[in-house]
Amino acid sequence: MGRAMNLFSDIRALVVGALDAMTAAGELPAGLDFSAVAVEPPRDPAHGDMATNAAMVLAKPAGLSPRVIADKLAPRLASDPRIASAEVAGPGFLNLRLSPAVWRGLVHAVLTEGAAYGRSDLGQGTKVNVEFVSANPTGPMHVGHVRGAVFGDALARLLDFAGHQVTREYYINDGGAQVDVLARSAYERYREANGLEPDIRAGLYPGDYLIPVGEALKAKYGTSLLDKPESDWLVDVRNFATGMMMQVIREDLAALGVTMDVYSSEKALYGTGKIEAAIDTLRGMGLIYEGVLEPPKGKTPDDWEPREQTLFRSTAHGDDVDRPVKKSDGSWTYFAPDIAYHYDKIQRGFDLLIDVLGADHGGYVKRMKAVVAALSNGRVPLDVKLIQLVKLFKNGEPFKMSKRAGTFVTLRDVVEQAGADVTRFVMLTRKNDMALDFDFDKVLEQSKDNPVFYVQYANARVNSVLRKAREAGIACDDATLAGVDLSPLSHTAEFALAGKLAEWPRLVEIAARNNEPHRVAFYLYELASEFHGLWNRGNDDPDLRFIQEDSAKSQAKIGLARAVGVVISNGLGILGVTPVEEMR
RNA sequence: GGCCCCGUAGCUCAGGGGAUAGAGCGACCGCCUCCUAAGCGGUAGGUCACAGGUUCGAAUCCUGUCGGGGCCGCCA
Repeated sequence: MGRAMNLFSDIRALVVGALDAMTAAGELPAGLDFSAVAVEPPRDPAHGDMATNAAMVLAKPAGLSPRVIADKLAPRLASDPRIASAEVAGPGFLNLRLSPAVWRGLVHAVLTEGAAYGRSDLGQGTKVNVEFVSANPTGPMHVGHVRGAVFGDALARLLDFAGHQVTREYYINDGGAQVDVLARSAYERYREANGLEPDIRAGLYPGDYLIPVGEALKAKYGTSLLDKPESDWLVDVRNFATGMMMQVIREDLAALGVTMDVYSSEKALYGTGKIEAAIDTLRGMGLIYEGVLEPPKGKTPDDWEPREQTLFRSTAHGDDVDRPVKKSDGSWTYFAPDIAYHYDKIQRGFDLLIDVLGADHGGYVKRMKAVVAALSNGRVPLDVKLIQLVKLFKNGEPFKMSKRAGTFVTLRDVVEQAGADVTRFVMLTRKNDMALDFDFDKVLEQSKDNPVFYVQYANARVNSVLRKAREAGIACDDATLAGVDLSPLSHTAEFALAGKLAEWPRLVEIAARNNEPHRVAFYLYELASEFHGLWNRGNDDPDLRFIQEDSAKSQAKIGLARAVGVVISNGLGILGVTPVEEMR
């Protein structure tokens, strides 16, 4: 098997080859940089199948007018059998029309490559760490975590598809004060399990989900922890409770179809010298010092008083102010273990770090980038993806949850009501940094308003065609279709659909380069729309129906339909959504 | 006060150096003896917040202004 089909890079290679030939022929000066030469789908289909900006981007460095370059480039391209026509247009675009054989070859490639179609070697096997969710282990996951979980997982799948070696990682915040609160809360439930009145005082976690933790503590410890001072039981209860909470969180993630490769513990960084080592490394770079921060301008906290702290000189790497790594009492701030944690990720040899954080952590980005830049000597980029809020709706009305009453919407609630597939798709129908509306009714609606349904429906129609064809005795398994003569595909509408399929590998690379899985969801919507359009044209033009009288003709057209199904499946695979075979 | 994100059709949003700026909803007009009409086609609708700048070319990049949201030492 040859290398993977990517029609846009093939045609770009053709263009660059023609430019090389022009250079050799003295039509272009030697030594030009062709890296800005692009081959793209034109915005207006009337402009052809593909367009290149080569003449425009080379005009200035070549000292020639775009027109002169384009006029010489066009016939060179047109002499290739893949190019039906090459026309100069607009300010110097070269619009290309591809020959029917190219489109048939594209469909053939999709059918042959199957689940691999669109895979890319863009990533070159580089190691990427995607850290996401990282919810505090103090309770079940709630709706606020869902979007980050889906985004991180889809991003990981996307990067894997684009040729990276991906690690999905969860950082357990089990080292701070909030897990002590968890322990105290669980202890009260333990007392309750032993028939005592629990004291769920203000500041403790009131949720019912801790009742089983209390019972489990009773099963393990009996009555032995009762009437003991906190110092006797805090560590044990804390470990026990965080362990159980992490189990709950793993199950919550599994319900969403998310599996982590690595769970890293904040607590494990303490007492191992790792924090000290990371800080010492920074100190060796002259980036740690004792100093006093200025109060924030404009809105000084009432209780502000200047205190000397140990500070990280993050301003040396683009931050606005230096950041404390030690509190005034000498203990570490939350920032210190995060430094050690990112140092650890760098030392594990990742070439790229990605942190998926809630948008409320935006103020945290610069200092983390400063840390990673310093500790990796600028070798490892850190990309922080901020996830905006999800606003819940029910039937168009805002769905308010009250934290006071403890009635917060959990991840489980969302998955149980909407299903994991629908939840995942909808969460990816917005760019990560845009707020997203999630309406429990609308996401389940079966209409074109609902992109999940619309894409799934297209796939169901493909399967419907295959089913009907089989009933009619037409062989249409993948192996047969991959070997079928596609020459009956001849209509421009069919080639247009093939053109959409041709965009898939390119889309994957663009999405992966930008760490933007939502582009996959939008692409699938466009592909589905193109397919539904062709489907309906079969109403007017019987020649455009997939199932024909002639079985060889049927197989070619079914091959196109199946190719659409392949790409939808591959795309949904990146989103982590299961394609449906049939609508019900 | 500072920093980050956002501002595109009546509404919800794509596009993030290229041509006459797109989609869905809503409005209006059409399409089922035919593989699923749960769909499709068409019409109407825009100063891409505003003002400068860079560029052969800006919704896109830079600066500033206005508007919305988020964050800003001893919580994570």
